[in-house]
Amino acid sequence: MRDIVKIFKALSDPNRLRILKMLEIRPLCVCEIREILGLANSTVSKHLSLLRDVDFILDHKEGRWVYYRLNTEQTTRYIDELAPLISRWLEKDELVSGDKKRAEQVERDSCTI
Amino acid sequence: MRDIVKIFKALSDPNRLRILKMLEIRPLCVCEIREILGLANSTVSKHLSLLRDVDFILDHKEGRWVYYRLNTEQTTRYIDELAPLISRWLEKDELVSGDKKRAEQVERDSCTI
DNA sequence: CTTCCATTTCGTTGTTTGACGAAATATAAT
DNA sequence: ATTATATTTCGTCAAACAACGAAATGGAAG
Repeated sequence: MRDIVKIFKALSDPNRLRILKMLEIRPLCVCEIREILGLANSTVSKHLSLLRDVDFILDHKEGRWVYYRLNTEQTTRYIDELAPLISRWLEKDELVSGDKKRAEQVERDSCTI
Repeated sequence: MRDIVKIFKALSDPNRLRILKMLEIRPLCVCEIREILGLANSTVSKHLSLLRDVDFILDHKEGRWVYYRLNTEQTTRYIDELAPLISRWLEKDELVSGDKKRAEQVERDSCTI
């Protein structure tokens, strides 16, 4: 029960849903996600850690950067069943579409602090 | 986006999940649900209205009582895809099992205020 | 080993949430 | 009509949450 509640809580924030949707394009580092969302660095980091805690996403280091990607293999039963729904949903959402376009263009090196 | 967030918020509370699971047994009136959860009447009513707002459940009057049941027909796309997951999940949860047992036994007339 | 920079952690602030009891509403029975 | 009972609405309180900036952390590069 506790796990499930935690997962649904992770999904009940617009910015976290936007993150999940933009990661469908490709893995992104924190600063790229920050650029797209327009939030403070620490806020994005917090959102990412919540999504990672419930196994929705995975991170890996690449030099100074931490990249996050959707977890498609080592998930739990719940994520395994929820992820396909999320990936089909919100396809027509303008905010999500815009985020995805930007996800294709952002480059970590041109991220403005 | 707003709809989906609202739905996930509705699902991110243990008591609301318990309500959804106990309604798998049969339709229940507010006072029966109150008995099972052990919460104040107004609290239960609030939880129910949140679940009804996102079309997870339906209500109908029966004399002085308002019965709530799972919505299996007139749902939205999102509920339609989520409901089957919820119904398969938490089957081994002790709290949920206990609630379901009590849902089979409670009678509205023996509800103690 | 020191500096640089992306990220995380910490502390604060305003908002939302979940709980309650009391008051209001609605319906059945007297 | 009046009373009794089930439910909802309202106001309040404490806890949880999302946001920020500042300070701490941890690698990479010089």
